[in-house]
Formats: sequence, C-alpha cells, structure tokens
Amino acid sequence: MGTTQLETVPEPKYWHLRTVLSEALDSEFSVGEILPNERDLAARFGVARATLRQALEQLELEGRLQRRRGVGTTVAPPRMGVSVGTAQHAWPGGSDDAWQAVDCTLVAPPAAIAETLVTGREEPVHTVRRSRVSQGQPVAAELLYIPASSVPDLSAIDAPSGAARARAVLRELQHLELERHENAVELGSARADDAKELDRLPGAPVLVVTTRFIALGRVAALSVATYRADTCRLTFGDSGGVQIHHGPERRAS
Amino acid sequence: MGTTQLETVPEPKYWHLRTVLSEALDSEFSVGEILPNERDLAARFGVARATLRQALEQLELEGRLQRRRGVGTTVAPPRMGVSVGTAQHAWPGGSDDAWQAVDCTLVAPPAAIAETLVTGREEPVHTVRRSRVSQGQPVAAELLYIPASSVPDLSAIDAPSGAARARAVLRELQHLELERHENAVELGSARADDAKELDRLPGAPVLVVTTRFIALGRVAALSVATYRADTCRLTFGDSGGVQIHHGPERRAS
DNA sequence: CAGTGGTCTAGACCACACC
DNA sequence: GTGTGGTCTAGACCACTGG
Repeated sequence: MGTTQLETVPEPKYWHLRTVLSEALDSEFSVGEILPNERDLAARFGVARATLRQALEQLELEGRLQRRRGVGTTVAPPRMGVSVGTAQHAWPGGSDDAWQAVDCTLVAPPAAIAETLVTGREEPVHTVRRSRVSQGQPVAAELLYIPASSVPDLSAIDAPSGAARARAVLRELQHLELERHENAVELGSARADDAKELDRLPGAPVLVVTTRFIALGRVAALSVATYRADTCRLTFGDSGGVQIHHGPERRAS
Repeated sequence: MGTTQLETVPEPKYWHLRTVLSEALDSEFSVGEILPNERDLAARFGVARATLRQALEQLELEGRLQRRRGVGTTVAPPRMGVSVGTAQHAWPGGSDDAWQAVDCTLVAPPAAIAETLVTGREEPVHTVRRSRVSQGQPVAAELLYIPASSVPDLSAIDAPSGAARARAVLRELQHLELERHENAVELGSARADDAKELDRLPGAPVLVVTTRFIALGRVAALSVATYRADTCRLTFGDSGGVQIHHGPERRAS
C-alpha cells in the first residue's frame, strides 16, 4: 500500500487514495473486516486525516465501506437489491408488502405535498409512517399521504392513531381500483427523523422514491420513501435478486 | 441571516447552517442568483470556511445549489425530470431515443460486465458510448455492452469504429425481439471520463442506472448509464414532466 | 490580472461504543 | 476508562474563470 507516486497529472490526493484503497479492499480485505483506524491510515499514507477521510467518504458513498462512530470502519457487503415498483398494480399495504406500518395521523397537508396531490387543495390527509426492513436491517422510511376522500369509509374505525389505524387506512385503500402508479427517484439527504430510523446520521445520502398512486384519474395516494443510498440498489421491473459484483475498477473500460 | 443561536441540542453547526441557508434560499434568493463567496459567507456566520463548505456540500447534494470553480455558487433550478425506463418495449437507439451515439469499439468484456451478461463468458462485446442532453445541458453518459452474438449480421458494416458504427450496431439490435428489460438504480461517484462528459469533477455524485435488455431468454444488451445526481430526478413509468417544487423544508412533516 | 471554488494541513475537541 | 469516528478551526496553496 505505498503512495510514493508523485503524479504527473495533478490528480487530487484524496482521489488517488480512493483508488488505492479501493484496490486494497478488493485484494486484501474481505467483507465485514475492520480497517485500521483513520489516524493510523492517514499516517501510513502520509496525508492529513481530513484528506484520508475525504477518500473514505467517497468509498462509503459508493457502498464499499461502512463507518460507525465509536466502533470503526468495516468493509461493506455488496449492496442489496431492493425491489421498488414491482407489483405493478398493487396498493401499499397489500398482503405481500415489504413494509411495516408504524403510525398514522390526520393533518393538513404541507404545501409541497398538497401541490403534488393535485386533488383537494385544503383537504386533510392521512399521514402513514412505515418502515422497511431487509436482511435484518432497516433500509427505508416512508411517509404516505392519503387524502381523506380516498378512504371515505373510515368512520367505522375508532383507533385515533397508531399502527392499528395505519393498517386500517391502508385496508380501506385496497377498495379503490388502482389505475397506475408513477415513480421518481432522486438523491437527497436524510432528515433527522428518517436518519434515526435508518440508523444513520442526519444528512446521510438517501435515494428518495416518490410514488404517485393514480385511481379514478386522481392522485389517490402519494408515497415518499427514503432508502439508504449506501446499502441499497433499487430494482425496477422485477429481478430483485440479481447480484452485481463490483470488480476492481467497477465498470472498468 | 443571523446565526447567534447557541443550540441547546448539540446539533452540528454545519447542519444548522444548512437549514438556515436552505430557508434563506427559499425566501431571499431566486434561481440563478449568485451567492456571496465562501470566505464572506463563512465570516458572516462566524464559522470556519470548511464548516461553511460542509453545509454548501449538503445543499449541492440536494440539488439546491450549483458550484463552479473560478465562477461562484449559484441557486440551482428545480431538478429536471428525466424519463427512464419508459418505452417499455424499445431497444436503445430507437427513433424517439433521447441519446446520441458517440463511439463504438469491440473489446473483450471486463470481468464485472461479463458476470452480468450471463451469456457468452469469453465472447467479445461491442461497447457503445452514448450521451444524453436535456434542456441544453448534459445529464447522462452511458456505456452499452452488446455481445457480438446479439448483432450477428454486422459484417456488412465496414466502419471500424466511431459514431457511424455505433449507430449501425444499434440499428442491428432493433431486429431482435425484446422480451423485457430490468432496471436498477444506485448511487455512485463519477469516474474521470464520465465526470468530464457531465461537466463535473471526478467523484461527483451520480445515479447509476443499470438496464438489462432481455431477448430470447438471454441478456442481449447491458446499459450502464450515469446521471448527474444534482440536476436530475429520474422518472419511471411515464409522467416525465411532473414538477415537484421543493418548499422550505422539503417533505416537511 | 484578481477572484472564485477545490484541495490540503496539523492540530483540537466532542459524541459515542465497548470494556 | 480507552479508542473510535464526527466536528471544527485557521490557516495555506492550487486550479480555474473571466475581465
């Protein structure tokens, strides 16, 4: 693991380090193995700790490393494939659903949500919180926004809030006929509450999946799900289990 | 824009700063406007430049800011919706394709690719490079891997490489009957060549979309497309044009 | 040229996990 | 406790853009 190469091209140190470490991970370490601590590594490569950290950040972003405060830095397993947008014509909360309802409240929709829920400007919405676990670890936190008009027959349910009510709301939703749904994926950073649920620090990179469920020509429900970007590979249109092993240069040319 | 609040909760400074700046962006700045430079901003908030930069990095990751070396930091427009995986049953290179072929070579597949292209272990693959432009700016760079056996009738084409040959390869591909395709999305960082094409620095966050095109029960083509994560929102299953305006807290509760 | 963001340093202290 | 990663500082110099 030497770094004694004075680049002819002024490649940033941290980028070069990233490459060197990446190769070392492929050849000298195995999944779950714990790396030397940051101070040692920095000394070994003759750089400041901040620079070393910049390289580690890159590798963590790429899902190669996992860092935990007070514990250490370990070699991450390959990202798990998490299927999204399968079950093309199913409402959330269906029988084979990977999610677990946590809570439910009835509130006035925040402005940004109301805008996407084109229907019912000032209409109250049920807000269902759900979480998704895969292979023993939390992978996503979701907020579902369901306009009250989408589940009109909810008066029979007496639970005012909590997981029971959440399940009741979702059950009601199944009665509607789902036309289609539309997905969008973008990069975001975890808000404090999501971060906690995902066992990450605030600001951790997440993949935000926004799904609009269309029924009767209206948006009957809106899901905003934040997935851990470091551990997840989102799969669309089936084949959730494909393992893509990333080699030395990952997409080498 | 005051920061004179000594937190009772030990919220990191950069995180608090991110929030303050985010709110300022919503209320006091408009798209395209240029912010004060980092040294001034840091002084104004009474923090070190590195801390200020940490906050700016967050906001850039979220697509709120755009930073360019030698120029300055500007307020980014809302992310553009880029449709992916529409045209459910179309090969790359079809008539309404958003991509532009750049180059084409015939090589032995790198190990990581050969593994995903389950067919033909040692078989040579055509490697087609394409780029995608949307609203006047580059949004994605792609590498298409096409096993030679997928386009057997290519001998008639004499162009050895270049854009012309790339188009010829894609034209041949249309003759196959496409069964389906499978998409996966994950976070990555731009390699040097991709970064250059996307007008970003190496290591910039990108959304990597891997698509496997299935025909005759085999993987007939494999696409690895890297999208700029800062400017793009990937849309699946139609509705490419939906604008989601992010409000003050973006997904406020 | 001057001004910008990008990289890097050598420290310091804090929050957390584990013993 | 000790050891880890996370935050923060106050500098310095580099690479790039634009006038």
